Amino acid sequence: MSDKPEISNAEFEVLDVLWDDHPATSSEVVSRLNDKKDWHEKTVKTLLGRLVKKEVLGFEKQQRQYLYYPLIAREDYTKKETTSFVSRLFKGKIAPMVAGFANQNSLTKQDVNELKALIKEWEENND
Amino acid sequence: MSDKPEISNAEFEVLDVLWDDHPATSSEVVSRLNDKKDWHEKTVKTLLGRLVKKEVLGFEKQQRQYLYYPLIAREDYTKKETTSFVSRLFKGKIAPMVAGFANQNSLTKQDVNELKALIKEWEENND
DNA sequence: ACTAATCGACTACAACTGTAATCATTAAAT
DNA sequence: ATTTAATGATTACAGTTGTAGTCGATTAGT
Repeated sequence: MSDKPEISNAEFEVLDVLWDDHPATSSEVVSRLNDKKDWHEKTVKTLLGRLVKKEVLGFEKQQRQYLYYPLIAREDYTKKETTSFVSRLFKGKIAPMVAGFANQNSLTKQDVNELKALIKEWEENND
Repeated sequence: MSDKPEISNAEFEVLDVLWDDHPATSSEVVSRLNDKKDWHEKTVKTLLGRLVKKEVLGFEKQQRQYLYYPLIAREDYTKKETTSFVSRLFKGKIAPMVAGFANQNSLTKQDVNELKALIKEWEENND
């Protein structure tokens, strides 16, 4: 029923800091974003408003201010995005995507260990 | 120097069929897209034009028609997109992304075998 | 009590996107 | 030879996005 919300790049950054910690007032969000982005306060407020309109964020009034919080879980969002990304760019096959990534970036030993753990788990569950 | 071209979703579909096989005339592109997308011919032409303007596609004249071909390689594009995707959504860590994917979709045995092959190769090259 | 700072609401505005339609030219069909 | 169809070029137009500015209300400072 509820159509998947399209979250723009800029909006995502705002959502991301709220995932990190919430609820938060708009000025908290602004100041947390100041570390990474060079956005005017008004810009951030606009993005907060748009995310509310898209029902990605909710808020509660606290006197005159709003306390914002995410309405969707980071995991749910990233899973869906990943699925659609892999499906679009790699015909749904995860291995070629990892291969391209590994070839472009350096995999750390930890990355590899984590991947091995995933595989091991998969093998225990599947046959 | 050359700024990375922003390729929109619709534009990507057009580029994708040209990656599959090129060069191709606009009507070939249109007919190949007909299988998956329900786009008007004019729409596809617009997208071809935009991709040319963005220097993502090139073309040669063949009498009155154009023969279009990609100016960027699929691998280069997908690698860059993957890197930025993983960086944005997973702080650059590939394993959590694979974990989320595996958890959302079913990994096939082939996927797992391919991943194992990647890991093996990595281990041979590193340490 | 007044003034200044701050908040959310609303407005702005150009670029990019999705989705074509129109136009001028040329090639194909009759 | 004319009409028709197909091409690329140009134009259209609303919705989204990035990036704020203005406005009216409220709170905080003095």
